[in-house]
Amino acid sequence: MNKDRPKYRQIIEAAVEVIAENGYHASQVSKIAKKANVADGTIYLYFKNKEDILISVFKEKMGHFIDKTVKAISEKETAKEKLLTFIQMHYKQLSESPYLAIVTQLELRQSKPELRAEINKVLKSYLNVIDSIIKQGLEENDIQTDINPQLIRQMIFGTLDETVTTWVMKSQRYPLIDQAEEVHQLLTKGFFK
Amino acid sequence: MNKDRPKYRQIIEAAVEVIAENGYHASQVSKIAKKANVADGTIYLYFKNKEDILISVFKEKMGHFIDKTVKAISEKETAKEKLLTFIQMHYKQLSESPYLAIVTQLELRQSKPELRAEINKVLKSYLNVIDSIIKQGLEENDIQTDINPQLIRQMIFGTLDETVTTWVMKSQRYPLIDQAEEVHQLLTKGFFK
Amino acid sequence: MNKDRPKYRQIIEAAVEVIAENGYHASQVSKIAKKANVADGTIYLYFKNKEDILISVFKEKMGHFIDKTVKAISEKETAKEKLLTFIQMHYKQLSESPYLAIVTQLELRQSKPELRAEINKVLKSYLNVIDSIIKQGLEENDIQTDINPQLIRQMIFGTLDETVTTWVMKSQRYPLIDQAEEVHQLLTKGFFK
Amino acid sequence: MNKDRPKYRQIIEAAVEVIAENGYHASQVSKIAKKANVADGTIYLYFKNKEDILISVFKEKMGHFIDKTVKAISEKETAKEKLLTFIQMHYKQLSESPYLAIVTQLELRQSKPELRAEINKVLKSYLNVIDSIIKQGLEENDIQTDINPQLIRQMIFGTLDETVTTWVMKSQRYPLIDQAEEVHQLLTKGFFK
DNA sequence: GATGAATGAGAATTCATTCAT
DNA sequence: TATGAATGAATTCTCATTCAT
Repeated sequence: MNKDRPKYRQIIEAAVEVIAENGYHASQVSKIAKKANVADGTIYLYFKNKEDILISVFKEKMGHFIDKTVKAISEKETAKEKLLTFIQMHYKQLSESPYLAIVTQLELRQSKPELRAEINKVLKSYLNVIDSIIKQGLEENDIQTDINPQLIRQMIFGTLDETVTTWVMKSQRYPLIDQAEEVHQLLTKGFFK
Repeated sequence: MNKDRPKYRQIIEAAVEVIAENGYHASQVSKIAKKANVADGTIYLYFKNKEDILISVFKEKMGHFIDKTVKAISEKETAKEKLLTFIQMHYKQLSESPYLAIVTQLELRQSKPELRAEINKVLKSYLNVIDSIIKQGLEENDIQTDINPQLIRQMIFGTLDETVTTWVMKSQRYPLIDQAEEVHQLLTKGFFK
Repeated sequence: MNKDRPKYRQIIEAAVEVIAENGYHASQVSKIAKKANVADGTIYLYFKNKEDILISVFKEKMGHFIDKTVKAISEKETAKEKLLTFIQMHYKQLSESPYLAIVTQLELRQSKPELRAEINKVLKSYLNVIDSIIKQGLEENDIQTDINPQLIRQMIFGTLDETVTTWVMKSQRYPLIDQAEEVHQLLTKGFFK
Repeated sequence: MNKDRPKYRQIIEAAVEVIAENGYHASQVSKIAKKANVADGTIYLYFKNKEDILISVFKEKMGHFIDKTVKAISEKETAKEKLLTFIQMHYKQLSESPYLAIVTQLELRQSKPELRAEINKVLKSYLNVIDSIIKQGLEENDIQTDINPQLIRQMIFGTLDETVTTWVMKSQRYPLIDQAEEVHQLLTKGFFK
């Protein structure tokens, strides 16, 4: 299962598009094969089964996603700057791949246990990035210590998630990234006077 | 049809459980019928099709959910108190019906357009409750006016959603409601010093 | 199963219409019940099952049909006149009940053996009427004796049947009865010079 | 798809038999698949749906049927001879494929509109053959000009149809073809002295 | 490796019939 | 008699997966 071979990539890219357009359950393997210009059977040389396609798509895409985010953050100094960068990268990358946004926001919310387990494994490393920023903030004495850091992370991720979902649901009609600073402000300072 | 007839309720309750256990797509109509102690065909006397079951379950349950929330909030004075009550009610009610929590957190994220449209209609009235609290806060001069109220709502809902999802994913091993005040504090004041 | 009770008639009449409109297989018992203004279950007080409705409709209607034909023929003297009357009655009666025409021409051609057996039993007495005309014609020395009388009957009935079917298929757009004399001429004299 | 592939033929032949034995409505797709020695799903690689099987069977078989008839007729000179040949071919071919006879005589009288439309399209080209014979007869001054040619055609087809139906209903106990000349005589000269 | 025809398990839905009221 | 809610057997069609070429 050499992942460098062109067919593997073709299938992954085709799968993202087909799933974004039709949803996971309405995405027949034959449809993905057609869009990828390979035979149905070929899919099974690269993926164990249909579920494996979804997981692989997510791992693959989310891997790049995280890598880029980590890299961008590493260029910033303070936790505050890093958080802003994190938010910006989140919005920027999903804006650039609306297909991916649809897949992550809607299609990955499957409750099939095995599927979720795999998805969460990948998601966890993304959440770890947030955790590390919070940790640094605590060390820098910038973040309040009387709050459960897990809750902070859940607020950050939940807010990003919801804003992206809203954006996807509204057919991506406005520039997501424009919200980054306001969201950053909102998260760090709250909305009460 | 007549929503008071016992079979209707039986089917709704059975559907919630079966969907929570298996996910919507793995929930065969025959499984729901069996759990509801009715014949397969009986389901179709009360629901147009399988999708209609999901929508009806959601409308039915979310309706009660919202009603209770609205009632609880109406007994509070200030926007701040109301928000806390909102959070508490959200956690309390989902804690009491973990099946429902699973259905709402995971199964409703379907991307099938007609399905989403119906779901969003119901969800909207829940989001309206948040909006009305924010509006009151602005009138009471308690909420900062330089922030997009929609973003505030997205942060509130996103945070609640994510904290519940985390709780569901961790098999509901801790009392959700205990987080209410801390989350309220976090949302209103942010986490930065 | 008193056939004089009003519900029996209501159901028969409703059945003729529903079957003519939808075809036998698409005619749900519940549809017939609705049109007859009775409950589904009531049907089964008067008919053994759905098939029995079809057969009863046919017997009932065809019975009248034959009675009227026999009566009309009995008023004529010669075989030749009787045949013309037969043709006229056939066309006249089916013209007056287009529903019945549709049912007899299309819906009764079911090949389900038990069904056909019953239908043929009724049809036979109609064919007997033709046979008796032919017999009289032979006795009157008006009909050629070197032809198999059965074939003659098949030609007569086949021709009537086909002309009615054509008329039904063309949505009954012309007056069927106008053809009677020409068909009579054609049958008795053939079309060759 | 490719009509030369053996499975296509297998399914067509199996369908003719199964439909002849059970009637269209009682012919489950699975029964046809079994008799054709293919999997149920394979049927759907070659046919759009169950209805498509019936139409295809008819087109396929009737196509050959008509071709042979046309060929046989073209070898005859006069309209009179051609008509005799037409009758002979009709009887001969249906005698040789009693299954087909049953299907055409009984099963194709479906009133489902889309189905009939397709069937009539094919049937029409058969009726056209009769029409062309009549036309030639008129040109040769052999057929009476004061009769509606459409009626002549209806008499010819109706008579053939009815004689075949009778033969089918009587379980094909006599040689159909023996009647050809008598029927020809009957049609052209009528039965009156 | 690549193909794509073939497979067949699986699932939603319909509707004739029953039977408690 | 009459009702109509409830039943559940029956059937079409889909689509992930296999495997001979």
